[in-house]
This record gives sequence, structure tokens and C-alpha cells, in this order.
Amino acid sequence: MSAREQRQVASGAGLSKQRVVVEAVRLADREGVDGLSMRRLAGALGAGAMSLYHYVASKEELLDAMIDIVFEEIELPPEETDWQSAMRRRAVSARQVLARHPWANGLMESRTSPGPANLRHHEAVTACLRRAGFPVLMATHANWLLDSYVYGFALQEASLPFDTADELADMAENVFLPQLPLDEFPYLNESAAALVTAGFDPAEQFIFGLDLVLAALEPLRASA
Amino acid sequence: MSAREQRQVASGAGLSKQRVVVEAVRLADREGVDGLSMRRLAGALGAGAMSLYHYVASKEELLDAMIDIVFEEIELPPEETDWQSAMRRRAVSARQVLARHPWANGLMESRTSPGPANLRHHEAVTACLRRAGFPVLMATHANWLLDSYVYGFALQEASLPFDTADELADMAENVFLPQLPLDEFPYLNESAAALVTAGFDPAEQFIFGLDLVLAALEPLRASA
DNA sequence: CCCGTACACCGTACGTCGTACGCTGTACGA
DNA sequence: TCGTACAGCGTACGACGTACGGTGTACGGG
Repeated sequence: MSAREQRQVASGAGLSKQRVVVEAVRLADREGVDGLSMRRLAGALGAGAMSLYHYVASKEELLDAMIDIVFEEIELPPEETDWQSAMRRRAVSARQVLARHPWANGLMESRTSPGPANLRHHEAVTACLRRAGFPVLMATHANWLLDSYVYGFALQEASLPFDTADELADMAENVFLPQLPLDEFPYLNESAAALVTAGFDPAEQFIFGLDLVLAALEPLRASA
Repeated sequence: MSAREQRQVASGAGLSKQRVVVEAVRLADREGVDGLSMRRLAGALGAGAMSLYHYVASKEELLDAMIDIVFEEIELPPEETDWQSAMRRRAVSARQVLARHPWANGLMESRTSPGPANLRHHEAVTACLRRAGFPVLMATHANWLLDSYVYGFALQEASLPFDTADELADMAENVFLPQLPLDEFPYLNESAAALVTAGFDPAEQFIFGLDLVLAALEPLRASA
């Protein structure tokens, strides 16, 4: 045990990179990524702003670490099932996690170097696909396709102005439809109406597309 | 012609919401969205920072308008071909546009109310799907699936640290592989090696997944 | 021809941001 | 006992978004 770790244990409430980043994630979840400032984060930790810089070289590094925490939360594909079930599980988990941390999507664009959890995750997914019989390049294709779907879905979901089916009905009636003249947007009106009566469940919507993609990938593997 | 328009014509270099937003897009393309500040934007337009607020209520509104310009650039699905070709064209166009404006992806998360170009675009896509024979709810499913793929792909592409196949080879050899121990990441190593020898073309990668998705959607329409 | 009004545009100022820099205090090995 | 190392802090600087109160100039009505 290093002197530093000992100190932290002794003080009981000492800081650490872990504590800093975890609190940053909490803050971003609560207030959005724009509400995350070093001062506010320090405040939430009962510390001065500059103290954070002992654990994090810059805000950029903090954001990178936050992204990696997000990846840690995503379930790895289980090894004991068929590849489709495994992929479904990890995709569903990824969607849940990204919905829980909507700021993560927006951050991806800017941070280009993957953290360790991200790498572990990618490795596990690739392993699953390869073991299922996908040739190397086909596995990367499948990887891109699945990741695109997951990230893109999360992105769209994050930009939805409602969370529940009831809110959707509310907004459709009071906000969308009034600004969508029937003659100019006949199809959007039709869709909105259909969605309101049928209800809208993002989880179900997600599974629909996911299963379509998984089925489309199936014939591309060389079943050993 | 209003007095205001006349003034602008007269002065020749007068501002306008259009000019402000277009220049903002250019600036964001050049310097990234973090490099876009009201002061810098004003500087690029040869104006004072506060002058911008005559054309834009806030920076938020500016960002919304920028997103809508991006949507304007995306080709609408042509009406005279089969639905798959139409969808492919607009998806390819969307990818190109989003690659040209990488900041747009990151912005989507925060802006929840679609602008007019966004609505027009959505209407056209929905129309294309409905006319191709997709039932209402199936059309919205297809819409979500396709948009997820396009946005997610653009997101991944934007976070790639290289632009060309050569750069990929360079980075793979000098950056990725050194930090990917063979025993811990066997599959990532294998993939990286395969990608380097095979070359990596994002456009081709995109088409691959896109066509897979389109083909998977085909049986879901009720061919009239 | 003149003046009042309207409006495009600007300068200043405030609070907040990220963070460079230098200081304090305390816990430890010698 | 003392020197060192390091966790944590306070201050300060430049840049940010933007509220607020100007200033100039082009126009319509007298």
C-alpha cells in the first residue's frame, strides 16, 4: 500500500481519481455536460477547484475518464450462448447505459483515443463474432454495423423531448401537430397519429431494429 | 422589399441571420465547435460581438440554426426510383454531409426541437417509405433503423483519429499495436492487421452495412 | 428642408469558465 | 528532529456568453 493510498484511507474522505471521475459522471447525469465545471465538481466533493488537478491533468482527461467509466458499465457479451443472444445482451445493455448517461454520446465525437474499458469491450465483442465464425473483415463490418446502430439509436433517443408514452401524446397534440400543417407534412402527421395511438416504447423500437440487423448478419458467418 | 433588406443591399456587406449562421458553420468546420465563440464569429464577419444578437437570440438558437443548415445540405430521397435506391442516395448524402460537419453529431444530443429543413427531410423520407408500401408503424421503424445507422456511423467516423488508409497504417503500427499486448487483445490485433493489409475505406464500409439494412427491410413492406 | 423615429450596430461590464502559478500544512523516512 | 514530498488551496489571467445602455445613420412626415 503506497503512502498515498494510506493517506486516503486515513483521512476517510480523501480524494482520488476514481472519486473525482465518479462524481463528475453523477454531476453530468444530473445537470448535463454543460453544467459540469471544475468548480462545481470540486464543490460537490467538498474541495477547492484546483485540488482536482492533482488527480486529473486537464478537463479533457477528466472527460476521457468519464467516457471510460461509461464503457465499464456496459455488459460484455456473455460467452456461453449463441452469438446473436450475446450480441443482443450487450447491445441492450449499451443502450440502457447510454440512455442513463445521455452526455456520453455527444462526447464521443471529440475524444479520439479509446480508454482501457473501451478496448476491453471492443476486444470481447470482436472475440464473440470471430468465435461465431465471422471471417476477420466480416467481423469488423459487423462490429461497425452494430455499433453504428447502438450509438445512433442512443443519439436519437437522447434528443427526444419526451421520456414516456404519455408525454409523447401530450407533446404530439400540443406541440408537434400544431406546427405541422397537414398539407405540407401529411406523412409526418400520419406517423405522429399512429405513434400516439400505438404508444411508443424505445426499448421495443430498439429491439426491432437490432434483431433485424442480427438476422441480416447471420448468413455472413461461416458456420464452422 | 423591407427597409432592412434594402439597407443590407445598400451596405453590401450588411449582416443577416443567413450570413451569420453560414459563417458560423464555416468556423465550426475549420476550428471545431469549441473554437466557435460569438466574439470570434463576429470577428470573422467584421462586426462586434454584440451585433450578432440582432440576428440570433442566443448562442443556443445559433446552434439550432446551424444544425438546420446541415439538414438542408442532405439530399432528399429522389422520387423517381425504387425505394432502396432512393434511401441509399439520401443515406450516402447524409454521411458525406455529416463527415463534412463533424461537430453536427455532437450537437444533436442537446437540441431537441427539429428545424424546418429537418422536418422537410423527415417528411420526404417517410413519404418515400410509405409509398414503397411500408405500413405506417413499419415506416417509423425503418426510419429509426436507417437514421440510427447513419448517425451512429457518422459518430464513429468522426471519432476516428485518421482520415486516410495511409494514416491508418501509420497509426496502427506506431500507436495502436504498441499499446495492445498480443496476449490481452488477440482479436483486436488480428483485426488491426487485417484492416491495414486490406485497407480501410469508410465509404465502402458504410455501403456494406447500409445495403444489409435495406435488404433486411425489403420483406417488411406490403408490395402493393 | 428638417426633424423625429427606428433600428443596425457597438462598448462596457458582470459572472463564470479552465487553468498557470506559487503557497501552505502535514505525514513520513532518516 | 529535521528535510522532503505531496495533497490541497488561493489568487490571478484571459476568454467566454450576454445584459444593458449607448450611438450613429437612413428614412417618412411635416
